[in-house]
Amino acid sequence: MNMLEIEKKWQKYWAENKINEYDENDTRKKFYCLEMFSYPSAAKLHVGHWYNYGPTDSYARYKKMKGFAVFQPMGFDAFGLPAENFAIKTGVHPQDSTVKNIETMEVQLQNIGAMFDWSKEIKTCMPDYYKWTQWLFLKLYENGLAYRKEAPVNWCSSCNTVLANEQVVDGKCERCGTEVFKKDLTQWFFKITEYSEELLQKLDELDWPEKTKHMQRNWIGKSTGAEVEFETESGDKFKVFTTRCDTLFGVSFVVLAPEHPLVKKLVTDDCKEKVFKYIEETAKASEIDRLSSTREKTGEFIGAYAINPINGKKVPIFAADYVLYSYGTGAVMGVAAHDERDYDFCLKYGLNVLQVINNKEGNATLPYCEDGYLQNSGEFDGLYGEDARNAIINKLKELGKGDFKVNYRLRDWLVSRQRYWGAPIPVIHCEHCGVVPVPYDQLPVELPYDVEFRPDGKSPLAKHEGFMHTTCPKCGKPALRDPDTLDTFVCSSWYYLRYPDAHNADAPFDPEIINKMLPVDKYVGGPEHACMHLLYARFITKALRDMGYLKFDEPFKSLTHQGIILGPDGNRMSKSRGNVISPDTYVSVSGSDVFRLYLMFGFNYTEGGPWNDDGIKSITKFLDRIEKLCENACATQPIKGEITTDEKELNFVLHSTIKSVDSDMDNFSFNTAIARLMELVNALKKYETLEKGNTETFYNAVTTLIKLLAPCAPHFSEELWERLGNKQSIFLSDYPVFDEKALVRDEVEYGVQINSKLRHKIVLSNSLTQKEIEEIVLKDSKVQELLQGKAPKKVIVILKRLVNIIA
RNA sequence: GCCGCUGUGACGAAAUUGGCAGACGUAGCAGACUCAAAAUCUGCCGUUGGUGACAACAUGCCGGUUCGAGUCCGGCCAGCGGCACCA
Repeated sequence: MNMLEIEKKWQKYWAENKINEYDENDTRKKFYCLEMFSYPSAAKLHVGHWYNYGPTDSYARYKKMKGFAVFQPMGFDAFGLPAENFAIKTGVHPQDSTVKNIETMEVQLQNIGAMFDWSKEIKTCMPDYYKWTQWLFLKLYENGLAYRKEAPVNWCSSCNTVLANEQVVDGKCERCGTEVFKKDLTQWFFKITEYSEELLQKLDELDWPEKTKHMQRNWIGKSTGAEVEFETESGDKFKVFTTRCDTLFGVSFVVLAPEHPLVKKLVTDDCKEKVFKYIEETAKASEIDRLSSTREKTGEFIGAYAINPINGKKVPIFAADYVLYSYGTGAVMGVAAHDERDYDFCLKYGLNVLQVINNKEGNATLPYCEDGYLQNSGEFDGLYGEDARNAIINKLKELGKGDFKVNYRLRDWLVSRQRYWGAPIPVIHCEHCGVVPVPYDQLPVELPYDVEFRPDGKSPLAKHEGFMHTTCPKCGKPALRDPDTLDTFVCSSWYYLRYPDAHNADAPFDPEIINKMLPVDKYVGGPEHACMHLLYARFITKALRDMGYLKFDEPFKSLTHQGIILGPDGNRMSKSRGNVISPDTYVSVSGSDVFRLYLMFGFNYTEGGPWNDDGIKSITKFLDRIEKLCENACATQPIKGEITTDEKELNFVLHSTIKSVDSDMDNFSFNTAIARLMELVNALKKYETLEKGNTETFYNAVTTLIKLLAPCAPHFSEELWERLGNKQSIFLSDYPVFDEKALVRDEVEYGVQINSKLRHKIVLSNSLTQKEIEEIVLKDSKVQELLQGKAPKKVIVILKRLVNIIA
């Protein structure tokens, strides 16, 4: 069969007959199958895209044949840093390169032959899309979920520009090698923390991989404890967060994050020099380094002291970089005796260590970090763990010096980017009115084309006079636009809501349509999105729900991650390593069905692995054998014949294939589904050699085989389906159903173990009870011989499996 | 470092969720067809010992639970993903 020809033929047929489009009038149950959309950074579709879209399309086609009205859209996440970097390097405008890349990728995506509903395509860099990204921003702002505050960015003083984390290599600028430091800018944030608790709770209800849920739980990082207020000698107050309030009497010191504003205020003259230098050093360290528990703890005494509210003790205040200003209150109490980090810190700086917790025996070695009994803690002595914590917090509450507090590690989402290639932030800064949102009827705030995007100290948009200067919508006086753009994660946080109503010019979506089409029934994409994209999308859904637009709580009911296809050398594919595999080279030679089948058969879908094309021929061989079977099935009229053990055996294989392929497809276990189909082909080949007169059994088995194969090799199966004389697309036919009766075999082989070692095999009737099996097996002459006259102490019979005789 | 995952023949992998380890496929070996090659078809194929029936060993390493462990528990080792401005 000429695969390339038939692919064109059927792709054309599907498009003309709208087989792939979702029909709004379809009354069957909807199924929204979504793959993470493509980022058009490289000009070409890579194996990763193919691996995501090919097999998932097979899943969608399977669902369609199972009777669902399937909606499977596709689009492009088109804004982002790589296009801008490419522009800086080559001078090609990001819009031009992106539009061009999208065009190439569209063709490649069509070549997959997936049933994408192209009538609903979206591109996030087009004004008709980002108009609504901006709308989303304004809605969040209106509802108190967007706000501005100071936050540090990576700053390269030589390039005079903000760097992405990716552009910082070993603390230096990837372009010029200058040391990078943190600089504060006023930036926009989304208040995702408002939803911390719900984001955590609702995870339980989701059909997501457990590991992904686990990662989100850790990312949200709920911890229950207390906030305790310390007061300095100067009368300044600050709070620390602690989960171990029971150790409060043992505080040896307190630590403020170096960025904490009180550091600069409280530092004494004699410590100023050291402390300011330390703050400067901290600005160079990355967060991962700062939190590393093997890195030596550093810190500087700031010369001031704080009062422990529970016992009035004076303790020194340090600035230390292992405390992050963004987490909790940006201040912690140090209890040397009961925390490893604090213990090291105290030894290093020669501070007091006071043990306030002990084990039952009273001989705990320090640092002792588990729960225990209080000592040296006044009225609380003898209390244990949770009770001690509650008692102390209640006491603090009485004193007005503290309270119970739940803390989350989750931070608000910083969405400002000092870059060009993104959706402009739709606010205006007016000298008189302050921050003024752009009125809805003035959206979109269009991204100008003629900008200077090479880095020279200012955001590209800030240099564009025409863009920047506008009038204040409130007072009408001259004002400036926000020069920043939105994080591309904002674009991708709501795209699944746009798809079903992709061309709505009056609203981001029609709530009536959306509430019918969502949530997404199956979402498939890389595991690297476990925390960020998947959390942001959940947050946006909840925020829009609370604004009254949506009637569902979660965007993605069920989630699957595909594995990563590595280069043949076992490393991640990258241009610099020269190990990139291009799907096109395979698709243009063997055809897209062969390539798709190979991806589905060669890997465990959720694990992926190194690329190796040794076995790709086997797929061609497999399809050739099916084509041959199909020819033979067409050659003669199906005639009902005798049902002998041969037909029974073929039907057994056929129906167990239907059963396992059905459930394997549902579980994304594509490699085993195809293995089962290969077994069926082998069984059919074997049956053919018998030259039986029952062509009906054979014919039925072949047509069923083709239906089962159809989702995985759509063009090929469609072609054979037509050759079998069918006039309608195979994807409009019903999925095969297995017959329970055909699955019952008359006899089963039992493994016989003596003392748990396999020694013998016996074929027994399927209808026997455990008792009967035990009796027959014990009477067996071979078993008698193996037992050498020893009396069995115990016999374990597992039906349809094995018999274990303990002697 | 922290969080999460993975580890099974020469190779990609499978294993009804605690029940005959290695289905299916690659590669390899032997044979059939062919002048020959390719293609196709048939058989063998975890390691070691044995002509053989068979036996011993075997799921990264060490230990545990169990009649029985690739699967459960504890401790290591190695590799991979994420860590908030790559998307």
